[in-house]
Amino acid sequence: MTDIRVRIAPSPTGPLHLGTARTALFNFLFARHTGGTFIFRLEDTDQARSSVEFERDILDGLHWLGITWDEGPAVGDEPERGTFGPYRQMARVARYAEAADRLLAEGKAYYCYCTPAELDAERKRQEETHEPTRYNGRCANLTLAERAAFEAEGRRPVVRFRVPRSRVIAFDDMIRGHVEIDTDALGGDLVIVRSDGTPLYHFTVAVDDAAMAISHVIRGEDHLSNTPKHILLFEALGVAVPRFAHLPLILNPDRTKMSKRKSQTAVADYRAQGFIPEGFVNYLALLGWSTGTEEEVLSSAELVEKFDLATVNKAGAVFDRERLEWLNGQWIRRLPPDDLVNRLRPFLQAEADAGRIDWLPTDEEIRSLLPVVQERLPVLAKVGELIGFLFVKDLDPDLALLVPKRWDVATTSVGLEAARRTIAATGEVAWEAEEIEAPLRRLVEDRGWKAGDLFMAIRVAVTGRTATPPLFDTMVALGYERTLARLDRAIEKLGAQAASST
RNA sequence: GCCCCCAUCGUCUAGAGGCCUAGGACACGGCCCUUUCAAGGCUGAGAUCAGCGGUUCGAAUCCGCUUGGGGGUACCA
Repeated sequence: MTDIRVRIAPSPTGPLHLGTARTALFNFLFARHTGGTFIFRLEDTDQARSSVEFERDILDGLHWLGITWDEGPAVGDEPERGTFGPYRQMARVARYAEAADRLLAEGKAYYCYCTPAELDAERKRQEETHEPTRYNGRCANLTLAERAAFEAEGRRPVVRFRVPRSRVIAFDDMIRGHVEIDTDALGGDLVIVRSDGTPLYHFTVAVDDAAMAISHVIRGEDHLSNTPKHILLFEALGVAVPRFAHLPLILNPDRTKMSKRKSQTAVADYRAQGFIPEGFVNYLALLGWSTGTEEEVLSSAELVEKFDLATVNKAGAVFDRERLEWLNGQWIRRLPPDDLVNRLRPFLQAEADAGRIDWLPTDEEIRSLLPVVQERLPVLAKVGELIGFLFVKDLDPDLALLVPKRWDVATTSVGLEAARRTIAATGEVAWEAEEIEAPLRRLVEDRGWKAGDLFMAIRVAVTGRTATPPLFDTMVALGYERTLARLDRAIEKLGAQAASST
């Protein structure tokens, strides 16, 4: 039993973001490494932008990554687990109201009747006179009569939390060390409840972290400047202040905070492109952290074992897709065959759905292709490009590709015809890679050709591509009859070309 | 504007005062392997450790300043 409790608190206002996934992962690694408890809480108080679809996407995405939590929604087959719930903020509104009332009663907060338009005007004025933009405290000490007058005007108040003047808030960030921020830089008294009665982020996060006994707040650096607000709120609420750890941001190539506009940020998109959880998690963990050794291909279990917040970097990290693909390929190569077959199936199904292949191979067929496929896949979605030609009825090879660089149409024609005869002579019973290769090499030698030229012509005739898995294995997979048929088709096409050019 | 954070190859990073003529990985070039593409092996190029001042016998590592970058500054989260 340990009292370490950490949480991920995503807002369902968009699909699962890479940055959220990374923050979740670091919380998860910290919790598992220390034997602490990991909590999932949904911050859905922005009702205008929240949706259940996004909620689903976030839950699915984290599950896919193998990031599991001990308390929160969707744990195992339970809709919700944990004794600190509910874990969805809209189901906790009564608690925020109660907390707000308490702050109000204690004079730590007050009703503010300023309208957004008035606030905007004030902010604009401050900007023009180069004053720091902050709430001017106009409603900080309203009399009952003044309040009544505003109410009579039909104004609905917000609740503002009193931020003390000129006090230095200091905390020891587990990643950044000692940080001090003056409360004068906080923008004045802070709105904690909207005029429609719904609570705001800074308030809910403090109320919930307190209620859920969160011991360590591990989140993105974008929250660093807001931390004093939370500390003030924890103090006002009369609860212990948790420890903080602010993770470096994930960056666009131009080193700005990673955004949808400039980068691919949705985890679901990476999943659809054939990244696998092992590779993705490995990559994310190494964005801003390293073991301090030269090991880089690390399983989730190894990450848990080695993870340490103290060695997390301070500087932001540019997201590098090439490195992600390399790491993903490393993990694909390590997958057991049956496992890989299962993971490939949906991608082949997608090829079929898109009409790029005419039928779906069986598991046995996929499995037999693994030796030539596994090391050629940086991402699973590349499988169609790699072996799709095996599952199409008709192939129409491009003439320009069919004729090898050093050959002309006539030579290619002669070459393929000779190859066709040689291959046909191999026969269906001896249809194995070595059996096909040996006579073709003899043919090449007899005619004084270069093996590469003939093989390239055959490759294009049989696959339609210049880059394929090993040719003879490919032909075996294609089958005797279909190989000959494709060679015939290519020969025919070359013949037509020869005729038309004379 | 104000506040906060950050700063080692293009990118991710190792580096916690001498082990650094700065190591690894991705990407890039070459070679090997080879029927193409990969994978793998070897190898090369790539960083005046942002700059300037200190501290020290000694600094990428400690301190200060400057510069640059980023983040925050909502009735978003």
